[in-house]
Amino acid sequence: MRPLEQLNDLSSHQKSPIINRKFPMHPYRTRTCGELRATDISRSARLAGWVYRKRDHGQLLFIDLRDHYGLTQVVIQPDREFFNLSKRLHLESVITVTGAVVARSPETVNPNLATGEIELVAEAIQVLSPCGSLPFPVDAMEDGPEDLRLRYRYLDLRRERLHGNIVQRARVIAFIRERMLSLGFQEFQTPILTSSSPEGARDYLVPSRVHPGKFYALPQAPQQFKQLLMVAGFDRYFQIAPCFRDEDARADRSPGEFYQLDLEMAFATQDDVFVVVEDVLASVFRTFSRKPFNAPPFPRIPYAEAMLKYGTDKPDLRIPIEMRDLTALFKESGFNAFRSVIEQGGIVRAIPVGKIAAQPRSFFDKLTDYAKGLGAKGLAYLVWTDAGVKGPIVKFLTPAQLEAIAMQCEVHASDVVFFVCDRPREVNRITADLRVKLAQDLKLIDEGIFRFCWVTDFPMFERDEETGQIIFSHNPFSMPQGGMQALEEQDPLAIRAYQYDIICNGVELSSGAIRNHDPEIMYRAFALAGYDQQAVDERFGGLINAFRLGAPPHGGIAPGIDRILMLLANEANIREVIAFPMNQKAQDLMMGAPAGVTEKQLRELHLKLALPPKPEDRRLTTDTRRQPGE
RNA sequence: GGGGGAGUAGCGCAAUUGGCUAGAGCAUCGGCUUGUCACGCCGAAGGUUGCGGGUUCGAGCCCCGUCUCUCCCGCCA
Repeated sequence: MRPLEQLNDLSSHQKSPIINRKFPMHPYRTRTCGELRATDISRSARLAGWVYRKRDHGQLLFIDLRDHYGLTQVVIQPDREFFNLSKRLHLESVITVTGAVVARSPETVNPNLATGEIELVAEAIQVLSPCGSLPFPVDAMEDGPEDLRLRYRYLDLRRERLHGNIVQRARVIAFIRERMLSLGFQEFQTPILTSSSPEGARDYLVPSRVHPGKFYALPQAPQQFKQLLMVAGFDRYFQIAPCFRDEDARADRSPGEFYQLDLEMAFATQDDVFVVVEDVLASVFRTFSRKPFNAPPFPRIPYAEAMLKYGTDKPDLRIPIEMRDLTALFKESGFNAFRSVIEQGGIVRAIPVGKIAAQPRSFFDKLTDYAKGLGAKGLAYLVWTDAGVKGPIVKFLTPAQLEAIAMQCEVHASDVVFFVCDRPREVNRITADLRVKLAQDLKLIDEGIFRFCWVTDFPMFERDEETGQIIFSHNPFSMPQGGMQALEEQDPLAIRAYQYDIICNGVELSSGAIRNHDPEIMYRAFALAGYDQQAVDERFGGLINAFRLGAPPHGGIAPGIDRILMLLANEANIREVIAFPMNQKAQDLMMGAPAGVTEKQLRELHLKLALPPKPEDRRLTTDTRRQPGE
């Protein structure tokens, strides 16, 4: 939630621009609605804006006139010929008002308004654009239904919160550009129409008219281009880059397209990248948020440690819960339910939670149900009470084992330790969720702070659960730690990459890596993942060739702009920081995208449709799109 | 592709176990109101309870199907 003073302070958006005030008077406005102060009293002024609110006192009418810059109260006296017309003005009509800036009497000054010391007494009013009936109120604090908001996005964007978020976005991006330039980076543009990259997310494809049967792809990220710019010797690249991925949406993942602060550095180590990102993020968060955050350098957590302590590679460090592995202890215990799972490769993860021994039985029962809902077989726990250790599994453990658990989990009086036992992958998924759920239910998360961290040393490879094959676990272009020697001598699953994520409050802001710029190491890495040299050349020939012609070691990262803005604006949904977002099903309800095309267009592109045998989807046809005033 | 939640007037919401002629607020329209600032007062209009089917003497409520929005899983190098 934003503080109350911001909700009413429309003047915070921007300083008023300079408007030509010379004779003859500007036809629309001489000043903005956020500008007039006591020092302007007895001047004349012309304002233009939207009718935000009206207060009709019969023989006196107040209009709150709103523009991008603020709100000014306009007074309309009953003897003016436009008095009755003004009374009938619909909210959100656009008008120009000319009049005198007048001091408010002391008792009528509005201290909540930047322009609250004055008001404009109207001498002339011109209606520039009348407003029909609104699909939802513009002055309401509550949001309307999301599909209506998206359909009438331009109305929603007039509303204080969203308007402020988009202004904030513009400011943050401008700030980032300045900061990057001052750090010696240069901004580049890279192609939007490019080729499909076979790894990664689904591509958005654009058919070629000139080359029948061939397609461009929109870039999922300018990954190869920025690396090629390094090969070209530009040294430090950045771009506020649009990225296109045809994957399903989440609350923090915009479908279709999103923006990254994409950056890449030549002759850079992992530490060099971290220093830059820490500088940029810290300066952005210091400038655009009042919340405190941990100062750089941000803690670095190896991937393996993050999975163990938090069950996830994007830990929310605001949560004061760190998990422990107790597999060895339970392997020797009399608790057969766990022991048999361990013998089949399972592990035991303990979740110690402080000072909750007094929670009622229902708390534990509900949590157990929740865990089962996640796919857990159950939820074991031990409670350290004044009268000793209690809990459903206490009878399976010896006093020495209980003591060992207390030691390893650093248990104090009234603490509780939960246990989950399953295959490693399941344990991570379930305990990561439980840790967050516990923190939410017990209100352990401090909403007033940001906690940044790096997660480093990601594994280079992993085993595909279905096929059993070795696959790249993240970016195939990352440099394996230990280089060629590691690839040749180590167990592939033990090789780590110079691959890192930056996390804030459990939100993954970005992935990055030091790149593999050596063709021989690249071929070797791909070979381990089952691609022969020919396959690599076919897919990444351009990049590999470049690396044969003098490539500097380089690395980079690409923090998500939209997610940074979500954190700064304290918004739970990414659509609230994007001017024209698509809905969850990747539709633009305002413009009606995606849309059908004509037969002629298809013919020119050498395309024929082979539609699935489903009833026609009528959601986006024009006849269901309502227009204002209906 | 799968799971959860929601859908009642233009908007945000209410309607005890299935008993209802579906309500009040904001907006709209009409009237009153000279100092409000979410102005106030009086009145009016506004509904196929998303849609279709079923159970029942009776359905906003229960059941089945379907549509829309949303959250999550899968997916996101």
